[in-house]
Amino acid sequence: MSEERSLNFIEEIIENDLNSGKYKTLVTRFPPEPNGYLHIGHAKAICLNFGLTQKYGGYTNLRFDDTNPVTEKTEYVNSQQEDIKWLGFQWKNELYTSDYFDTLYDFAVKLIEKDLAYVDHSTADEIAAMKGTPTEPGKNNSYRSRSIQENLDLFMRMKNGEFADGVCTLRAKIDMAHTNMLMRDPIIYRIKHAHHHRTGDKWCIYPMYDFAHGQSDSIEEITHSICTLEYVSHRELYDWFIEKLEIFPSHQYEFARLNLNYTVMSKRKLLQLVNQGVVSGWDDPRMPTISGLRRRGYTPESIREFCDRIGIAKRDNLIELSLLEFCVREHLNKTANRVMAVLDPIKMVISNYPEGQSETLYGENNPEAEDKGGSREIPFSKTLWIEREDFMEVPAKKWFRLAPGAMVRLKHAYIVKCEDFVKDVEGNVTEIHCSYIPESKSGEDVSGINVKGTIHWVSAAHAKTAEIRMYDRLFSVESPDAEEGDFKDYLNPGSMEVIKNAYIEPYLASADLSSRYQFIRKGYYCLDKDSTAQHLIFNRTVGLKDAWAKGNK
RNA sequence: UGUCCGAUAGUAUAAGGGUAGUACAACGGUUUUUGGUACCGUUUGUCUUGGUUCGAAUCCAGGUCGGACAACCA
Repeated sequence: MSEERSLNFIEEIIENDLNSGKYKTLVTRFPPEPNGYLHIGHAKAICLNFGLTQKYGGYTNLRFDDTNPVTEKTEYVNSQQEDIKWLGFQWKNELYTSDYFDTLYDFAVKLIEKDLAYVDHSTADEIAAMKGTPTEPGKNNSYRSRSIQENLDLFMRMKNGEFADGVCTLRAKIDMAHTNMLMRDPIIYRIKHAHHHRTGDKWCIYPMYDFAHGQSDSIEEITHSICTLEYVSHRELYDWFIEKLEIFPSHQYEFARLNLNYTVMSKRKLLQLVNQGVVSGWDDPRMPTISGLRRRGYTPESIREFCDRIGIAKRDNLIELSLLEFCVREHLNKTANRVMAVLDPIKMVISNYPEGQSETLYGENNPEAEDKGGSREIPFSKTLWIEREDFMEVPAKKWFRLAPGAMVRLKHAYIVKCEDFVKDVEGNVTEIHCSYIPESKSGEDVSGINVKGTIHWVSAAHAKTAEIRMYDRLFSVESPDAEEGDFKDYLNPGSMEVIKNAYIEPYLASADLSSRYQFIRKGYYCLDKDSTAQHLIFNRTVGLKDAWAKGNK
């Protein structure tokens, strides 16, 4: 506990409230609407809400904000729960706003009885016309002066299904000239003869967000209701309902939502990508969804670390993707076993190694791990696959890989010297001939030779094949929604490149969906769920930093 | 044109009247059987104009810029 971390503004508020005795226990909630999959922006909110109660004690509820039956589905409820658990958090209570529909109805009646709500038979267009604009006040309509009795009767008939969708609404009676447009008699109940994923056909009227969220917070005695900046202007209404209803005073605090460059974050846009087949689904590894990141190979630890590093504040932000990548590399560097895979193969023949002979070499699995992660067997033989880019016919300056006459170390094996190479009629190099130095065997090198370069390889006779899916950012511009025209005009055409036939070392045949690997010198990879024993498929989570490639762009 | 929110290196985020710090990014170097990791170093910042004060990123006032708000969505 030696490290002093500065507090974000919400932690300061909480510490003050706890120290002053305003609250004894901290209670927060994570309130997703089950109308889509959770994304990295939600992860920020999840880490915040659950993180706060982990730090200060108390608990966090999971509450599905299911007040709009036409967009919500049980499928989403399930995926959202799975994602939160996978991120490593456990909620105290699993709750639904729909659990409170009876109470919410009573709250509405109470408002009517206080002459603070009325049934309005205006059409949607009429309501909009009377609402004014941000700079002009709205106007009262004639329904506003209906009697309490009449409103009570009408609202009951709304509930009883006597009216078709859209015929009338229940509105709070506040002030049509208020500078905050949300206070201009907001609609609090609307008629929707729709089947609800939990309450079925019990209701045909559903509360609006503003008449559900704050009250739900209050019912659960949420002490700190944390949401994003777009709800700032809702806070006035939030407080108004709590005051008029005389219920537990939850308080709302707003922070800036996460924006990530080269991605879009709105559920509406992500849904479009899914529905229009731009990606393979909500869990496409290029999606910023939790399920997409999971399939891509991101770890919960790395996402939590990311959320921790981006901080919590009130100013708009655009976080660089490179920070997310840094976080996953940092975690995987410590935990992923190293293996060898050749993605763009070229044949190497070792001229002085006996035909038909092979031997078993050993490679440590992870130089960063305490016990080096143990070791594995790696077969070696006369003919190998190496990476095409590790050979240069005419070496560049400061090149210390393979070139005519040059020597390199084969990782975990011998030092080899390039003696010759073969080209096809088109001038492509098809084969590299080397000699090896028997005394240079890894771990028992008595050759006295020092080489600058080490390359990875796979024994041709022992290699397995695999499909490799190389992912990159989904968009080619930093801020797709800020560009002219449709955001889909800015998709990165190279966001997924598939290598059909890569060679991998035999050890990888035993890979399972929970394993993450570092393909030495290439990047971090994990098995994809489409993989079968006959057809292995690996996803690239993120590449390794490459100082050589960077300097030679 | 109204109300509300915000403004610190390229990107984020600290400093709560007293040396502008940290991380990522970028750049350079050391180590290295991964051109990875680790380690060291360098560059880059308080939107503006006034005021209060011995002293202002911080407090006050005006301005500028950015964002939000006119769904029977959340």
